[in-house]
Amino acid sequence: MQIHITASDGVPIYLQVVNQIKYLVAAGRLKAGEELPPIRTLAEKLVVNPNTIARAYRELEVSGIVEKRRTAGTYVTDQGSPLARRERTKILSDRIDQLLAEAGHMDVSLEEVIKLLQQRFSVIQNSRFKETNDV
Amino acid sequence: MQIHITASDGVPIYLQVVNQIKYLVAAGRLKAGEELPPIRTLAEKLVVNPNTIARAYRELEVSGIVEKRRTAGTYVTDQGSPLARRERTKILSDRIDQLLAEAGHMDVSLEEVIKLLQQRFSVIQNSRFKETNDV
DNA sequence: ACTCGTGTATTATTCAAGTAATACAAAAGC
DNA sequence: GCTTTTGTATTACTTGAATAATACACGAGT
Repeated sequence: MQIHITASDGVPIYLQVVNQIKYLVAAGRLKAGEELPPIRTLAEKLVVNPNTIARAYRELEVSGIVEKRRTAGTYVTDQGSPLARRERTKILSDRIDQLLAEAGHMDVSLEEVIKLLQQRFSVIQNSRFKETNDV
Repeated sequence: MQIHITASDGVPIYLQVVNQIKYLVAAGRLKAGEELPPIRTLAEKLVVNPNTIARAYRELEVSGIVEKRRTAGTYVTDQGSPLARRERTKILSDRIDQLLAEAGHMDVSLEEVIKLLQQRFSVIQNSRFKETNDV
């Protein structure tokens, strides 16, 4: 499993790990039942404290992405499950609520927000070559 | 102008001030050309350090909501102006970019994001009674 | 020209988040 | 049953954000 961290792009290490694993799972590169590398192993590979990885795994567990078997390792849970799907949309809903709150404060309508969203989507699509984010 | 802060609901004081003033302007309760209370005055009223209010006013200035006249006070700018409008969409674009990044990581399509957005919008509209946000 | 009221700048303090060092606990698997 | 391998817990360090104390700069209005 290739995970790599960017030393201080501002995003905390544990979050980088969380996001990349989430991505791997969403993209099907990590399948249900597969075992994640042990905390210590990944910690060594990333030259990082085990606690930092432990925190990442804990978050993933809370989000329902993985499941820990006390002394036997950490495993990907069944992502097709309604629970996992619900977890994902919950995270997005939080961000969306923030966005709508801000838009409301600025007196920007839903339609305008959607238009902006589509614009930004195009812009981002067209600048994919810049994104390393190589996982 | 009634502004009040909640001591540590987690939201920083300066942000509470920013948000409430944004709201007052969006709601039309503060109109273009109107003068905000001087930094010291508001600071005393809220029993808070002047620097904290200064920071709030600075953010509002950067956002194009208000304009400072060096030694003469702080005034609400014309919200219809292209500059203010551009500033607003810039802030929203930042949030939108975050949202799209997250959605991408989770393998959620643009269409799904838009659908979620509309859902959340309805939900929020229908729970307006819960929002005190009493300014 | 003076002075008062305005925003500004500098520095210090407090607190929470992120990370690390290190030691602990317990089940797997021989 | 022993040892290894796994996750866990405790404590401490570092850094940045938020706020405060205090002194500065400068134009408006007399």
